[in-house]
Amino acid sequence: MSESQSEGFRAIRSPNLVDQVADHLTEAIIAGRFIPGERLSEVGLARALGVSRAPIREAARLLESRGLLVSQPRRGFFVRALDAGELEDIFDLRLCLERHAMEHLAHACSAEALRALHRQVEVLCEAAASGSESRRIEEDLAFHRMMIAAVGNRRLLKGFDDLAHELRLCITLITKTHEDPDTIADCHHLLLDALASGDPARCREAIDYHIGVARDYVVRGVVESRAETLAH
Amino acid sequence: MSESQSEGFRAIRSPNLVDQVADHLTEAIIAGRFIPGERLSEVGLARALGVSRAPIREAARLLESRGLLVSQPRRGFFVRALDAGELEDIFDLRLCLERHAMEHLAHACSAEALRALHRQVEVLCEAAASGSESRRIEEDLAFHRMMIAAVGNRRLLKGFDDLAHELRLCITLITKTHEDPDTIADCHHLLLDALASGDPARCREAIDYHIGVARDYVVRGVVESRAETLAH
DNA sequence: CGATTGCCGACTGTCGACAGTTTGCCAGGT
DNA sequence: ACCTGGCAAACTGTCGACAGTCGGCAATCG
Repeated sequence: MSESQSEGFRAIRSPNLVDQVADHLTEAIIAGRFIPGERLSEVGLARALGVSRAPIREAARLLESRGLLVSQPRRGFFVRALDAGELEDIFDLRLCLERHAMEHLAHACSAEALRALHRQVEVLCEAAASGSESRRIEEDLAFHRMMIAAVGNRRLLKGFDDLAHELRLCITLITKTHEDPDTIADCHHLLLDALASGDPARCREAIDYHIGVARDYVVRGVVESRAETLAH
Repeated sequence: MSESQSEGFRAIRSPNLVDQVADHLTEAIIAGRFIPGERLSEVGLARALGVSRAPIREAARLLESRGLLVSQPRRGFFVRALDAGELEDIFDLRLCLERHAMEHLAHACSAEALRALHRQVEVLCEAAASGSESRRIEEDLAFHRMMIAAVGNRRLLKGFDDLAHELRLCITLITKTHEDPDTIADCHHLLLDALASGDPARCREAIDYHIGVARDYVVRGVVESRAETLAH
């Protein structure tokens, strides 16, 4: 009876100030609108966003747990600055999570999940062809997220989501380069073929290669970006 | 020159109210002093701890990011209640992280780290012999933490630390059973021998077995505990 | 008698304010 | 020229208070 009125409705998103602030800050950081290592003034942000300090602080805590900010007691919050070592760490952990997902899916991937992943690759290629770097990155992350979600372990997924924020942070550091849609498609179809084969060893090999490429891409980008900065 | 004065010193722990509250709450939750699913009253906690609500809220956010609490908008914070599925997820993620660590250490474990791990097993056995269940658990976790720390990836370690809190949460659910110190020693020496052999496959096998045993131990404990509750 | 509606208490979300600390700066001494 | 000490501004940590919201209970209506 009460069901009759709940069709086609979706719970309205509570206008939670904390979440809004967190989204704003996340977007600003990922867009590179802050210098890495920059100190965030609570009062400054509060004034800029037209809210009090309490939501700012809670949002900052949230971003700290996601690795986008670091806090020093009595000093405040700072935008996370990544050095080469941390970059390696991030990709190493990514490898850890995605390997696990791939090996799990090797012998437990539903046909439907595989189809959905195929569709997502198409979306990704489309985004790559559109020329929008940010869209390409989001759809790429969405593909990997979808893959990990297929495992059905929410904690694994949460780990990836946190990592994804840091990955975006890495990517903001690098000079933008266009990547060929065909290459991207091949790269991801390799993963899907490995999954379809059901061979764990092949899956592992495929994801190792895939993430190795991504890591080299980012590391090289950061090096170039840094060289550029020095030349400047 | 400034280096000469920083030896043997450790930063003074700021009497941060938030951290103190977080520690208090963590301890209380892990000790099982709250019913899983119980609602935490901010004002109640604030009064009980003699502080205002702001530090309580921030500490609660911290514990939420660690998976000890869950928050519902406009409703507040609740103690995390784990069902069987989440338990599986936790151990699956643990397997993911520790496999990665073991495989990494298989071909990159310093002799010193190995010695430290051996010493820790001794400490663990001592704790087991002492009969204190909580000490045994802490030393066991300390061993695994030490192993993961040896990889040198701080993000991996952070992932494990978060997971460790949830593992403690699992363990509070089970009825306490005494475990033989010798069995524990064997169990961990198996890991160390695998590491010393430098064979990745053997390492993987060893950690799979080890965590499988731990998972069965906890799952069985929870089932028994639940049966006990039903009988009661 | 069952379902619905309006009200009440308790609680969370948010705010402005105060106290203690950190930081940058300038004067003074070596 | 360098280091030291102290001062002032700005900031963070913490607090108490107010407004909006949620859950439960009783009164009302079918």
